[in-house]
Amino acid sequence: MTDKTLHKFDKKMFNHNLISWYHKNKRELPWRDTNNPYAIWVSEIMLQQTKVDTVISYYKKFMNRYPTIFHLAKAEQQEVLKEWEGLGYYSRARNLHDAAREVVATYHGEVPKNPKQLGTLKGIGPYTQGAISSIAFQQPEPAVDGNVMRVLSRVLLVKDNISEQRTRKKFEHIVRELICHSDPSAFNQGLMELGALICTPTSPACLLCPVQNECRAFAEGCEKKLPVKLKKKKQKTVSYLVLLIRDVDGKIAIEKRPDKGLLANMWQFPMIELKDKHSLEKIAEKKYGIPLILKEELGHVNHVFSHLIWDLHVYEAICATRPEISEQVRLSFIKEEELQDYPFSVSHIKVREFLQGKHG
DNA sequence: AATCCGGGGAG
DNA sequence: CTCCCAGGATT
Repeated sequence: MTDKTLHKFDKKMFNHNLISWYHKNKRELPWRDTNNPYAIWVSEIMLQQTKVDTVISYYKKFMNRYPTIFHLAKAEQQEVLKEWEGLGYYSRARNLHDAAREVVATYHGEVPKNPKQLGTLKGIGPYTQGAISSIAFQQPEPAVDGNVMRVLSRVLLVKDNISEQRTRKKFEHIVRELICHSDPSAFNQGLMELGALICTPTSPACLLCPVQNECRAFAEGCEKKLPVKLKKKKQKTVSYLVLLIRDVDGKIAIEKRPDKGLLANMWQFPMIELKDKHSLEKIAEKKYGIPLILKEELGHVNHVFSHLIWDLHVYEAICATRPEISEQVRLSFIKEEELQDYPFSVSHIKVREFLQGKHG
């Protein structure tokens, strides 16, 4: 089927204005002074669902720790998760780590240049495949992310719902026809940089836009109505009671989460869903084998911790008689200084900081 | 096709 | 406080 979106569109002028604007106005970022495919790869994974400003420090630290794919492949997963601590979407770290090992094992450590091979690696989907192909290897592949869809939906007045998969495919088709073959990297990065700096979601700076003249939405004054996005999902928050459990010699209890689902393989302080307040003690006893005496402030939700002292030897004795408290869900008692060696999510980092602030 | 993954920032 | 953001994997 033929698409009419690019009919009568001045591709040459658009590309020229976009790319010269990009070269003049691009931000200097630590992953922009290299064509090392591994470095580009790491940056693109970190940039998924994450703002540039947040990524910069993580990227520097990560590349310092794992300068090559071989360093990353050799690392333990816990160590990689620790580097990712606080960045969120931790499956990205696990997948990147797995994929690095696969590249070392299968391609002698050379990131595959073939887009199809790239796409088979864990954590590399259509967008990242195109981003690495174009930025690291200068191949004219589309790298359609949310920025690109926003920019192009405005410039080309595309009113399709960008929440649907076929809309992303439509934009990939459009980019294949539009992309600058002499500099695919600058073209793709230019579109994304324009989306980040000028063609922003709620208040685009059209008066500063290098492709204002080529923009159909601006001509019609409807840029703020685009892109069309119909999906809406409400996420519900769940409150937990966090338990600060100490051994008699001061060690603190933490546990490792399961290897699937939310925050997989991350560590946390033991906790109980704050749902049925009357049976919390019962649930705590069942889950951890530890008698819990709750305090008054429980009603106030947010940062309510329950402190208790418990003897590790007694705990171990109880666990020995309770087969349902298996090795996997067993609490680990560690010295407080060692908390910094384990990967925690942001909410548990806050608990850790609360703990360390008490005698810092 | 719909839902699950986290965290940060805007309003 | 609520809403918004958005690639990839999973179901």
